[in-house]
Order: sequence, then structure tokens, then C-alpha cells
Amino acid sequence: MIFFSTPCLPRELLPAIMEKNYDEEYRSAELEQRVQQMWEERETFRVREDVTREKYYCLAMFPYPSGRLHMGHVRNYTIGDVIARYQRMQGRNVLQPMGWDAFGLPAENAAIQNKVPPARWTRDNIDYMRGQLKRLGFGYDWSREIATCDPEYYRWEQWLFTRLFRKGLAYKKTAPVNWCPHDQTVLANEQVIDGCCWRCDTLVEKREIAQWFLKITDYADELLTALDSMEGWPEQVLTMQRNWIGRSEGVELEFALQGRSDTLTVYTTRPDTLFGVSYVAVAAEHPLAREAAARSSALQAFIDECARGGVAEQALEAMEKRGMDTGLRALHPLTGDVVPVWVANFVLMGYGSGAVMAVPVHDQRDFEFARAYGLPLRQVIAPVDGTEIDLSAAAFVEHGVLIDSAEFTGLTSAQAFAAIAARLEALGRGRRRTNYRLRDWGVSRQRYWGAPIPIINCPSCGTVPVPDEDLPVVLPEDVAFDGVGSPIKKMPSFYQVKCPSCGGPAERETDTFDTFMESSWYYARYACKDNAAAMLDERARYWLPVDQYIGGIEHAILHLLYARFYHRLMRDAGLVDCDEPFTRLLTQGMVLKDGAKMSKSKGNTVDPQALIERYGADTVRLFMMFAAPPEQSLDWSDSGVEGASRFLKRLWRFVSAHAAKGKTASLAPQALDDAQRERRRKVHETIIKVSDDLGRRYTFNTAIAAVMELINALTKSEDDSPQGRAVTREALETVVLLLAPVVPHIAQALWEALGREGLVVDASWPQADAAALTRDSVELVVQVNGKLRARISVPAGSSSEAAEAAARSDENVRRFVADQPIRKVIVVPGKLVNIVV
RNA sequence: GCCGGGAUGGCGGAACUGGUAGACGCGCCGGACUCAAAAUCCGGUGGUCUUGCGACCGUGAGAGUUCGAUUCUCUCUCCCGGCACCA
Repeated sequence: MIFFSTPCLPRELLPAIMEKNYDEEYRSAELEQRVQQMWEERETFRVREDVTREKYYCLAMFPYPSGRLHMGHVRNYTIGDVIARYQRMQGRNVLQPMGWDAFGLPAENAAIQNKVPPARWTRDNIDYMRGQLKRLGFGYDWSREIATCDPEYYRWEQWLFTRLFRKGLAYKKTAPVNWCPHDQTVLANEQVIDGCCWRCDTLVEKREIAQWFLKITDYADELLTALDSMEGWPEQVLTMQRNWIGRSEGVELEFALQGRSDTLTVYTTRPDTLFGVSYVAVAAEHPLAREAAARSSALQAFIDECARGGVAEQALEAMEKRGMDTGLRALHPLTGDVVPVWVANFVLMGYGSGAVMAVPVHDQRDFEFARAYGLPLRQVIAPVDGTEIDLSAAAFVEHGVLIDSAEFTGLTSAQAFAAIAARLEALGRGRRRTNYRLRDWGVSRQRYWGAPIPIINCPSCGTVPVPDEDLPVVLPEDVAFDGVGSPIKKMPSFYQVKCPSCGGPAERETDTFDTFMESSWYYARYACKDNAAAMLDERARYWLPVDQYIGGIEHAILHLLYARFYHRLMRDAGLVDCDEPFTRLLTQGMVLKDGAKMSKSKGNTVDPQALIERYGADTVRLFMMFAAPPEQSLDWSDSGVEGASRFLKRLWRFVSAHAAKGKTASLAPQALDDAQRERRRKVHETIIKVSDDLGRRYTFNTAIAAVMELINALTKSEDDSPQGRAVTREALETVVLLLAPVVPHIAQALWEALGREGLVVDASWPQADAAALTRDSVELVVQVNGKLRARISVPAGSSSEAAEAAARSDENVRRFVADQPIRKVIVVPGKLVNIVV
């Protein structure tokens, strides 16, 4: 620590601040504690709305309180803190809050394992992890801390849900869940391992139950279109969201059913292939399939089999494509041809109408299915260039020209799309339709540890939302939790209620909300968490949208899409006035261990606590930022953390030694000799580099490398003359400022050691001096036929001709050119000369 | 299976707009200091060949575009993330 005595130095040589006490050794633990205490006493990170200042809202995704921080958290929150502190040094009014995504499944599992109620387990974890975050020195405004399991938080989610219900944006329908017949319980996808229950290994079944949904599909088009103007988001995330929403233009058409009055509706994006239909396929849950199964035990057995193994899509898609004829026959809407109706395990009931038309020659999946079951192949599209198609291995899925398609023969796919759609419309058997892959958001969970759904079911009034004055519907926390079903489903004191409408006996919903509900709006509530009278207020209008959001790439679709949707729900309820919640998004890569995602279930998490205790917060922060650029995934290894520690110790010694030599003369840039000018130029080049890396590129690793390079250059060219020391002093103050966002504790101490007062976090970011950056000469690379043959130095601003002449007179270049004729010379001014022979 | 990403020395990574491949750090090797060790400091460190100057090869594999490709295009391999109830 810096405030201890060094008797060896004469008092008058010490700068004022060092008079107190001084010691050369860097002791992170004491230093960090002192600096953190200073921040706390001064309420350094407590922010207030101030319309006279430019605001900056920097937010990292809040953690699930799993017990202890892991390296992914350290990475996420260090990135956020670096950006927040950098923006603060730019003079902005910075909000950086923190909270807890406190509901969820792991608390229930831990409760069973440790015989602790989920609420207590969660709150204990929050207390411990809050301490860890504080120890890391993140500049959060803790007065705004939120835990989503707090009734004062989730009451507003319940409140908004009742509004959505009245608007028709929340509705109930049946949907499948994973059901374990042995444990008699609903399982999350994560709890289904290879189609079996994770606890008892029983084969899991799909079961249809009534659940609440939010109509995200009403916003599909807006959610998609807005992506085009979201310049602050990574292109890969925009692409994933576009594909997830999956807008397609197609035709919805009806197949009449032979010998019946009803029809089968299918949706296709390829009406041009309509004449190639050789069968239609329905989902196992489709009403026609069920009906047919009543007449056939074999079909019933097949449908039962399709119901096994759970609902997760990746499992369904990876399954072997299987099917069975229902015996029903459909009539082609244009030709009247009879085609069979099959049940197929790859048709999803939740997508479109739960039925598809199959064109084996022009769709790969239909092709494989038809070959497996001996169904007919009919080619109706030919390549534009007239070549034969090759069906030995794959379907021909390209657009082309129609063949064997009655009067549509000869049209291109695009022409046929329009013509066939028009014909179907004229016949009343079809219509153009825009379809989305996106499905409505199912928000019901048959679980305990979540926000209760604020609905009362009355035998006479039906579905009644809980009135505002009865909100929040508080989740009972003092429960005996045995893990077999949700305790509130067995708690009459919870679910037996009077109907708010008629006063008669009624039952409360006992399902709880998907935890994505809480994480879809927390960013807004940070602005006004103390408002007990409203969900949001004018403070949310001041802070929103979030200027910079930071979180794991694994949230690229679900969380970020739900939050964008929920934000629009709040907008349309008049609560916020912008369209998008997050202006810029930084998706950090995963922190892996031995090449795999760190997770409790894999048991490969790395606990940062030991590193923090051994090296201190600054070293951990520095190393984490230095290890890799933030968007890249990072296979964690501690080796190298020593390097970060060594660098801070070196910096500490360098500043101490400089300060110990006493005050410096004031810098006179005109009086510097060449070596001093070069030293100073390096300082100002580093300001430019680090400002760009921290402010624009977010490549913290290269920013740190640039400062290390500067320190290396400074220590190699020490100069104890008065102006030499003045340059060093400017350099060291600059280094402290440039590093302050990453290693704020040591930066504060060194700032003081250099005799500066106040908080470095409130200092202004350094500006490069253009005059210091000028150069007399530049180095050019000389290539012959694109291969490096020489490096030459030419005066800055040399003409292309002068550069070429200098290049050609180089000895090694001459050797390679020899007497060959020169075909071309390429000169990139200030950079390179390439001689082509 | 579908969607999105990645692959560069022994290791983490750099090269930002098609223009010096390997910045910075780790590790390793050699040296200084030390009774010794640690710490610290100095030097070296992609491979092959060469006394040296230097040459050739080299960015997952294969092709292509270009005066010039880690960077652009195509094909492939392996790895990672997501797939709607993990968060």
C-alpha cells in the first residue's frame, strides 16, 4: 500500500501526497479495500436524472443467483464496467445498475437437495454474490438493485398481464409439455435426457395441457422490420433473429377430403410445385390423425410412439423421418387427383396448420420420406438451362421452369407462383399468405418458484383477471418443498378465492410465469424501482433506451427477442416512448472450460474467488480483459494471470520511482530533443489507439497491449533530464487515465501518488496532441512480385515517384529484379511499393 | 436436422479498409543479481536450410479471384452457441 513510511527518502523530495507515507510494494487487497470504501463514502456511483447532461445507460445482463460468480460473470461485468467508466470519463451521466434474475428451476432443485426453501436459498446466494461483485469493484448504483422474486417487482408484471389479457394479447390454449408418467410431473427440456426423465429414467411423453400465451406473432412483422435499422447490433444476431422470425411468402390452400365434407388446409412457399404433390402429411396430434387412429390400432400405436420422447425441437428434427398412411384420401385442388394422407413425425402441430403438402422431387425431406416409403415421384420443375436433373441422391430444390403442370407448363417458378395463387383464389381453394416461423410465447410454467399468474377461474364468470387493488398475487415463500409438483397447487389457502366479479367461490391459477417474463423488462425498472404506484415513470423515459447492453451470445434469440417484444407491449401501454430497448448490443463469447460451456450440471465451472483473493480484483479484471476480445469464446486457463499481476507490479514500481524523485518541471514541447519527442509521440499515439479500442472497437485486449507497449518503451529509454522527466510524468498520468476503466483501484492510488487530487473516475479522458504526433520519416515495405524484399525509410509525404525510386535503388530489391523487365509498380503511399517483374 | 459463429507459433491472442503474418502476454531457453532460491532485470524464441547476408515454407483442408489473400468467393473437415420449459 502506498501510505506506509519509507525512511530512506528525504522528506523534501516527496510530492505532497506522498508525505503521508510511502512504500514501494503493491499490496492489492488493502489498496482495493481503501478505494472501494472511498467510493462508498462519496456515493460515487449513485446517479440522478439530469436533463442538462448527456445520459449513458450501460447494462450487463443480470445474473441468475446460482450460488457463486463464475468466469462468465466476471467477463460480462468487467466489460460493462470498463465501458461505463470510459463513458463517465467522457463526461456523460452514466447509469450502471445491477440486479438478480431470481426465479427459476435451479432453486427448486437446490431446495430438494439441501432441504431449504427456494426463497431462502435464492436470497442467501444473492447476498454472497453481491459481496463478490462489490469485491471486484464494479461501479454499480446499488440503490437501484432489483431481485425479480421481490413482490414489489413482479406485481407490475402481473399488472401488465391483466392489461394484456383485456387487450386480447394474452390468451389460453392447449400446448404440449414433457410429462413423466412415473413422477407425475411436467419436465423442462433440460430435464429430459435422451427422451427419458432425468430422475427416474422413465420414457417421457408429450401431454397437451391448457397454458397462457402472449401474442408475439402480432408483432412479428414489426420485430422483423425494425432489425434493418438496428445498426448497433452485431450482424450475426440480426441474422439469427430474422431467421427465427422466419417470414415467408406463400399460399395457403385446401385439399378436399375424399368422401367427406371437411377439408385439409396446408401452407406452402412453393405453389409452383403444386402439380408434383404425391401425398399430404399431418402431425401426429392433428385431429384427422386422431380420428383415423380410432379405426386402426397400428396407427394408434404409431401416434403413441410419436408422443414419446418429449417436445424439444432438436430431438424431433434429429429423429429418423417416419410416417404411416391414415387411409384417408385427399383431392388435389387443381387436378382432382387422389393423394394419400399420411401421419409424419416431422410435421409440427404448432407450426402453420399442422399439415403439409409433399413434393418429393423438389423438397429434400419429402424426397427422403417418399423414397423410404415408396411414394411416387413427379418432376414438375426443370432447370432453366434445360439440363436433366439428377435424382440419384438429392431432390432438385432450385427454382426453374414448370413442366407437366397443365396450362402452367412453361412458366418460370416466379410466374407460376402468381398464376397458381390467382387460380386457387378464383376457385376459392386458396389464398396468398405471409407466414412466420415464430410461434406465440408460452408463458405458463407448472412450477412453484416463479411469479404467480394473476388470473382467477370462476365457474360462473370464467377467466377473471385479478383486480389492481389485489395485486401483487404474492407467492407463499414459507413452504415445504418436496419436489413432487408445485406446493401452491396443494395449498387451498393460496388457490381458494372469491371471484372478484361475482363474489362466488373460484380458483386461482397456480401456474407461474416463465422467468423470461421478468428478464424482459428489468432494464426499465432500474430507472424507478422505488415507485410503488406505477410500473414505470418519467425517469424511465430519461434513461431509456439502454445505450449499451452486454451479455452472452447464448441469449441472441430468446431473451433478446422477448425483451424487444415486451418493450413494445410497454410502449403500446403508454409506459415508454421508444421502440427498441437496446441501442447497442455487445455479445460476449462464452467462457468455456476444456472446450465446453461452463455449467453446474457439467461440473466444470471455475470459481474466480480464489484468484481474486490471491491477486486482487484489478489483476483478475486486467487478465480477463487481456485474454481475448470480448466477442470471442474463451477456453479458460489461469496460466497467464501471473503476467497481468507482474504488469501491475511493474507499473506500480515505475510510478513510485518517478514520484520519489520529486516534482517535475513543466513540459515545454518545443524544447524537447529528438529522443524526447519520440517518447512523447508514442504516448500520444497510444492515446489514439486506446481511445479507439475502448470507445469504438471494444477490443480491450489490444488496448491493454498498447499500454504495455508504451510502458516497455518508456522503461527502455529513461531520461532523468528535467524535460525527460516532464515527458515521463505526462506519460504516466496518461497511462493511469487509460488504464483507469480496467483497473480502477490501482489507477486511483497511482493518481494520488502522482500528486493529483480527487477521483480518477471523475477525471477527463486524455486527448491526443496533434503536434506531438508528427513524424519526419516513414518506413516503407518493398515487395518484388508480392514478396517482402526490403524495408526502406523515406521522408514523410514523399511522392510515389520518390518512393519508387528509393525502392528500386535498394540492394536486395535490385538483386531480385535483376535484369527482368518491370511490368508494373504498385505504390501504396506511406506504406508499400510492389514491383512486378 | 435447422440457424448463427469459429479454426493463426508450445499456449492466449495481434494484423481494424485486400498491402510487413506472429504485436502484447504466457511458457520455454540463455545470462545478470544471490551462499542458494524466489522476486527482479537483460537477451533469445514459427519451421527448415545457412558460418553469415539471407533463402524457402508457413494462418484447419482443397480450389479460385488478385500484382498481392489470415482478410474476398466456392467446396469440405472439426469445434462452439441456439433451437421456443436451463438461464
